[in-house]
Amino acid sequence: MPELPEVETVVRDLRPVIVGQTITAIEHGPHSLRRPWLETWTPSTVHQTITAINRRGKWIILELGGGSRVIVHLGMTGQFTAVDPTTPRPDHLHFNFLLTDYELRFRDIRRFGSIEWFTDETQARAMLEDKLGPEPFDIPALPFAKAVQASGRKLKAILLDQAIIAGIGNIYADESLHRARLHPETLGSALSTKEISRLREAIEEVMLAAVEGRGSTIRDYVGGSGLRGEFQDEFRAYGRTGEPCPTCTTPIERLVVAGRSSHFCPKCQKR
DNA sequence: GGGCTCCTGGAT
DNA sequence: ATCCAGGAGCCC
Repeated sequence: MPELPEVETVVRDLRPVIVGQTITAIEHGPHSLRRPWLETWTPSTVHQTITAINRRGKWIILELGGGSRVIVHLGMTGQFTAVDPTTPRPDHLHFNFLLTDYELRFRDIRRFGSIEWFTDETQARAMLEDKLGPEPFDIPALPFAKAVQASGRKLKAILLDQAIIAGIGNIYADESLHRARLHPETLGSALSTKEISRLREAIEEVMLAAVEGRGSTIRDYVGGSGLRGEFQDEFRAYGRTGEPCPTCTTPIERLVVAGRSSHFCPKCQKR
């Protein structure tokens, strides 16, 4: 579900509410997420104060007093919200951080999300930096061009690879390719320098606009305060199969590329 | 590299 | 009943 713009919105919503709050207790349900919560983590995190909340790619990083970190991934259907403690507990609630004045709840229908605890900053940072490339707002032009040109993979697969650029998912891959007028099946190695620049700029543009729009809600996504996103109204390709391309009115087509549903304009986005 | 898997629920 | 869904890790 959530890609970088959605995760950024969650973080921005939660920050003013939960920073400075102390964890008074932790509750969790019977189901494990992608990784199980180890019981030994509970005593280490209770009574700690949340000193910061940040994001790297699609990962949320809670900084606790004392230097430890809780790292959260929303998977496909994760919701991470701060609510008044009297709010009824919803179904599929897997985790609940009881804070001084709020409850910080992790709800996830499909349980593809994860919550992990790291004893120190270095350990947490290493886990993320090992697998993540640069953020999409200021992509280093040369390394990006080299990575794309050296790749025999299809553009769709390249954009979904978190090690190339962190934070792009299925929606924003399709939206970036549409804006760059590039076909999702084109091989990275087939692109000219000019086309790679176009792609890089399209990614930056789409991600900025999507953050501005508080992300996209298709079904499950909500921000940290429970609000839906608005960027779904700006889609030019994603989920618009059969609808007219906003540029040329040709019907948008759908194709499975890199195992993911891909939407594109067959006229604007030639192979 | 690409394919399969984890899981639940909504649409057809 | 079958297909599909904002993700990513593990397996050749």
